Amino acid sequence: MQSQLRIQNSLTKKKEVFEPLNPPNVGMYVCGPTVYSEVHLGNVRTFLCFDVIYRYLQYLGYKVRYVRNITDVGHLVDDADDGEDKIGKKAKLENLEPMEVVQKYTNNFHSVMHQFNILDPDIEPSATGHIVEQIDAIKKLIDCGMAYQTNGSVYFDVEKYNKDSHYGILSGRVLEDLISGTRDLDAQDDKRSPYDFALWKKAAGGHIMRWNSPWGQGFPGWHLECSVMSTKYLGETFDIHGGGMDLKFPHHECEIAQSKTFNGVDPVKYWIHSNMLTVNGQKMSKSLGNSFLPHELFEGTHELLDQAYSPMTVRFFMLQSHYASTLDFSNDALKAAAKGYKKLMNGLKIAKSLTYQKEDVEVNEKAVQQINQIMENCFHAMNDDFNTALAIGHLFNLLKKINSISTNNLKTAELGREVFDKMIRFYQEFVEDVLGLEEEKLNNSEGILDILMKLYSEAKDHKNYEKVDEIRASLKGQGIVLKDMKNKIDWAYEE
RNA sequence: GGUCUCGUGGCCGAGCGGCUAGGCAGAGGUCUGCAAAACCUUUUACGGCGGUUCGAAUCCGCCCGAGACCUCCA
Repeated sequence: MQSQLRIQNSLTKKKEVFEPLNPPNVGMYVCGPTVYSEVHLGNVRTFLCFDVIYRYLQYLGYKVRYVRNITDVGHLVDDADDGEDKIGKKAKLENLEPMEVVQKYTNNFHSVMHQFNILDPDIEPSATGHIVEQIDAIKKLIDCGMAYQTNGSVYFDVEKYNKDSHYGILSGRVLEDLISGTRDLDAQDDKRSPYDFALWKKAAGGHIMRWNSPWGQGFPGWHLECSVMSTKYLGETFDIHGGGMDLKFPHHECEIAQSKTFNGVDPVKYWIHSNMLTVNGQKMSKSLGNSFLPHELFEGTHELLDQAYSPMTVRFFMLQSHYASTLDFSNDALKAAAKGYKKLMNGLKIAKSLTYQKEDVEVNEKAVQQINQIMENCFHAMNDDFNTALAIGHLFNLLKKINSISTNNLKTAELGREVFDKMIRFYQEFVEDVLGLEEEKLNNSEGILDILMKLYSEAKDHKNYEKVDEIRASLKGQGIVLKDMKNKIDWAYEE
């Protein structure tokens, strides 16, 4: 009846029918944030993409175990041998304990995710919580000869790995080409090859993040945590691995190399990469200085913004493009999205309020056929590599039918109870559960109260006590009491 | 330099061999005390030049333009 879900697999570069390894279970791992600063909007886009994927898989009935990690150690500022850890650097800068930095920005991350109505993962493991597992993994890699120790650090031997496997399989690279294209080969003395990557880094004198290991005090390399934690919670091979495009190389490439070496199997069946958010055609990134923080957006305080935009407006805006396309951020586009979002929400309000009216009218076959077709189209769009943009397009067509009912241009009885119920349920579930769009309660209740108090005061002036009592009673029903004071009228929450 | 994307109407953004995407904006109409909302109708397209095909925005080639990755990045 329904079309099959198909996913564009970054590994095979093909759109493939989704067949979980152990249906109805699905294991999904997404690379989470490095918690050394506030998440910006570009980061949000990635987590939003996978939120919708998570939601849709569940909607289809899969039992998903969604793992999204927190990187709280090992992510270096650059690739030099004396490279500083991002968390460590920030801790020094802000004069905090590293774990205070981690906590602060993890909290920030969570609150931003919640503002955008992004669901929590089922497991959110952190790198520092898995030092033991990482050390074990390194031992294995050394034992099988794929890693070597130099000066208290351990590196993965990429050239050796490349002899039997293809390092670059995901990003379409060839190691020889990479190496010949590398400029300064001398800066990294400890490594045998510039493309070897750290599994364990020796903690230099001033380094404030350090753990004991068989190789002395140090800390784990960035790529290792994902291999270790995905294996631990999802198994040696799991269904979906996601992340931003920019993690494809080298991060995910390294993950594959590590996991494949110590598990002996390909770790992931479907790789999914979301594309970048751009500003004036350029990737949004901290280093370019063109990134927006979520709160700057909600408050409209960023210099590139000419007004504030709500979280749901932004969510809707992002869902109007496909996750694999770049999306350019602009005021005009956001304004259009704000209106579109409200239109969809007004529809939701109407859908929830409509009830079936039994009437003696003939079934409108054409309308019934159209409605069934539209719902099928929505599934079809989502099944085609989670095409939310197309699905939303179809949803607006369904909305026209709902609005027609509300303006009495179409009678519920013309659809029959079954189709009517199905349509209403479908619209609600698709908007709220799949797309994760929710109503944003107006925050201008005080403004409305002012208007009511003015009417109240006018009614009193005209001695229209019937109206006065009515206003007072209806506000009381909302938990608000009006207070007649000597010189003014005020309100308070009912105690 | 290497690898790879993308260029769609006023704006955003799907589509990827034939069939109206959709949203915003514009025009006309219905409804309305006036408006708003809603509904109906509607104007603007596929970077350029060739090629394949009965037929191309969609496939191929070249050119122009923009961007990403190759160093940290969602």
